[in-house]
Amino acid sequence: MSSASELKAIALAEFGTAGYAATSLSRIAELAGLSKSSVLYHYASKEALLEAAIGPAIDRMGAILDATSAHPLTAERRSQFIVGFVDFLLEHRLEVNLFINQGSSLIDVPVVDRANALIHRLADYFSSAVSDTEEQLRFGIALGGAAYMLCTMRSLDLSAPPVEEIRAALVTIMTELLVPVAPTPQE
Amino acid sequence: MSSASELKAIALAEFGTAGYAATSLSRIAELAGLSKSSVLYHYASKEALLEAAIGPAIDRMGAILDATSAHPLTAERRSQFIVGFVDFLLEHRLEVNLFINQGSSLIDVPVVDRANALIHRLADYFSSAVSDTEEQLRFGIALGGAAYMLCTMRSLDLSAPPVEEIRAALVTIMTELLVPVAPTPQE
DNA sequence: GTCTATACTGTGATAGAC
DNA sequence: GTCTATCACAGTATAGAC
Repeated sequence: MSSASELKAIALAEFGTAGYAATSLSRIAELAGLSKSSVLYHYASKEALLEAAIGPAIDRMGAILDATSAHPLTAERRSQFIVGFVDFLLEHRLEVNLFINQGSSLIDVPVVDRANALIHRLADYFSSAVSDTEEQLRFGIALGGAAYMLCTMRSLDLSAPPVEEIRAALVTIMTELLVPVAPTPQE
Repeated sequence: MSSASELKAIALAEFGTAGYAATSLSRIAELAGLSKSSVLYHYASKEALLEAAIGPAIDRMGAILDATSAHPLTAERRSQFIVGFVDFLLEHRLEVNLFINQGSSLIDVPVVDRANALIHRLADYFSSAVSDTEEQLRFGIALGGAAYMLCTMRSLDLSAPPVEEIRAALVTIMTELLVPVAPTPQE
């Protein structure tokens, strides 16, 4: 069982950086110090390995969204969601990285479809309140930008800052984006 | 020469959506109504096709950055850059989409390395002014988020709004993110 | 400029020995 | 649980006819 979780971790990292299609089972086996066949002993297929790698994170995100969308959207609930979302990003950096980089390439892969369905639910829930183009973009940039930036930070050289600092900054910026300037009555 | 540019366009779209590694020359040939060999007649290799597809856009972005970074960063120059960047995004949606989705998977591909080098230059130029973590994230979320959101908009169902509206909204949001609240003296 | 045929490599996956 | 051997197939790329 220890090989299995090690393989899962290796796959998660490789799929995210090199890409799913570009990462062969041989490569994963090599990194794990095993043979291709041994990899396929633990996971019946390449896709099963992908599923194991990102499935749990997707479930977790689904739970967060469930908890939020069960009730109507209030300012307070939105703030809670932002914190939960940022925590999720920080806790599942690799899974998010994999999804960000490979998600669009992997349509028709069930586990990725689940993730995409989540994004749609997310967009629907938040944009039901706002039909305005700018608000929609604001939402997308906040969530997508935060996720994208966090993933891309490692590849840039500005990786150093402590997690707590990143967390606080992300919450600040996302709040700024999602809770617009003031409760402008009508303008 | 008409086949060549058609192939380039097909490759650009397919590489961006299905992924570079996941898109075979047969697939491109099929979409173009040609044989694999005919594709390889116009472009000596798959990589050459990728180069032709995104190279020009990368050059264009390089020129924009050259024009900006030739002078020290002022508030006005930053505003100019934002407008230029948004125009670039809108004009080269597909290339940006390809880079966003596949960029990290394609290290060691020369044309993509050029693009990554650009991003580094961009980050250096803008973050030389700010060493603060929040400011760095602000920068990343603004640029990365805008690019990511624009690419992902099609795959969500909220694709409709007219380009001019998107353009204006992006400029507004990015300005908001990059030119922080007020010229706060010291707080 | 386009095709068919072919070479060669690497892939995901299976069978079966240990 | 790990391995070697093997499979069938898809991949990029080349050679050469038309």
